[in-house]
Amino acid sequence: MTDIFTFRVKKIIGSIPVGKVTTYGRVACWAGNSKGARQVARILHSNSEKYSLPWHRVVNRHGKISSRPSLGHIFQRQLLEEEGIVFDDSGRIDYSLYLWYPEPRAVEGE
DNA sequence: CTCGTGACTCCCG
DNA sequence: TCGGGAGCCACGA
Repeated sequence: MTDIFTFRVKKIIGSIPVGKVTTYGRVACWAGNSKGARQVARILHSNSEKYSLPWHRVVNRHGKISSRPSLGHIFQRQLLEEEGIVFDDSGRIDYSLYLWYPEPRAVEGE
């Protein structure tokens, strides 16, 4: 199919284990489009509510929450802390501890 | 079909 | 460390 990108994004996000996080750019790359970071964010936003995807486990490349400075922003951080993820004083996540890499199988999985 | 938008990232400075 | 500018692409209207 042509929209495998969208499909993979949902597949990958849904594969993120509890207590782990990843970045939009990485997901985009694994999904087949290294430049589709924004689309990942958009797709995720569009689908998270309909498919219950763990969008909160996806942050930007700095390890910070990118959502607009609103309630969602706080909500996301709260969810992550609930899963054991710790933020430093700058509000960032320690990638050396929480960064997650998907399994090729999960990406190809169809 | 076209157009506008955006939960990103890279590249300077 | 932080901010502005440009690029990229999917999706809804």
